[in-house]
Amino acid sequence: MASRKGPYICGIDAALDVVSGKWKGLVLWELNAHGTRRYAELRRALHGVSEKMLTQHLRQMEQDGLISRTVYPEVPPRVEYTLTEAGAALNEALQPLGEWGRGRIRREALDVVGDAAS
Amino acid sequence: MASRKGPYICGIDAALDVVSGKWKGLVLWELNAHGTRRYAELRRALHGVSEKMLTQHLRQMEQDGLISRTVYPEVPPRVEYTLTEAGAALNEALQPLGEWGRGRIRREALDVVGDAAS
DNA sequence: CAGCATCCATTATGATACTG
DNA sequence: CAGTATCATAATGGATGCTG
Repeated sequence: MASRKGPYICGIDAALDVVSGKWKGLVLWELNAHGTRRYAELRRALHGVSEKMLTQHLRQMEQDGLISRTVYPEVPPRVEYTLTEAGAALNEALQPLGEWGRGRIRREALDVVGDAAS
Repeated sequence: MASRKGPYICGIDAALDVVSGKWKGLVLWELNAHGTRRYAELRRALHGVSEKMLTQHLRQMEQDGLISRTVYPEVPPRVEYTLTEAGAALNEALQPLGEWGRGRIRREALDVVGDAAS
């Protein structure tokens, strides 16, 4: 998951590096759909994620400049996450991929994909 | 790396599942650029990949219906890999992401990305 | 509420040697 | 040439308990 920031051969490589991770896609999706989400809201949205993983992903994405984190010095504490411009742009760039994925989900429901050789 | 084939929340999720893996993006890139590549050619193109990883990725992508594998019963043996329609479509869908990534690489070259807060 | 620390299980990745 | 087998390490994912 950790962005390796290494020398990339192509843009795809660089982009995939930033979105790889079990929940990053969903986080982007959630933030894109709702604009702003609190920690606990994300936790509920990403059904099944552990606190550690959520925090880890959020920190990573923050460091990658995809999301911004705002802490409200209240009690009880409140932290809100939202997409940065780069994150929003990434989401845009992710749309065609999302369509491809939806098509694939449909195909999977109808047929077994791995059976192309028959 | 192994596609989990699990229930996906959204298309992004499903698509990312299929392309996640250290070398899959590069394999797609290579096959898209050259049309057809042999095992050894891919190995050279993906500089630094081990035989095991390459084979593993290729098998996974074949199973996911992204690439097709053709064995020529000659001696010495020859195996060629090429994109399937689904793989080509995925590559198409990946283009915007690639552009985003290229932009990101440019920004990284100029500035430190993680320094957005300053 | 938001999160960190710790321990543990599972996966992903990798180097090396060997085979048809 | 195109792999497979084996061994080892690193990264990731997750459960639990604790803190301000």
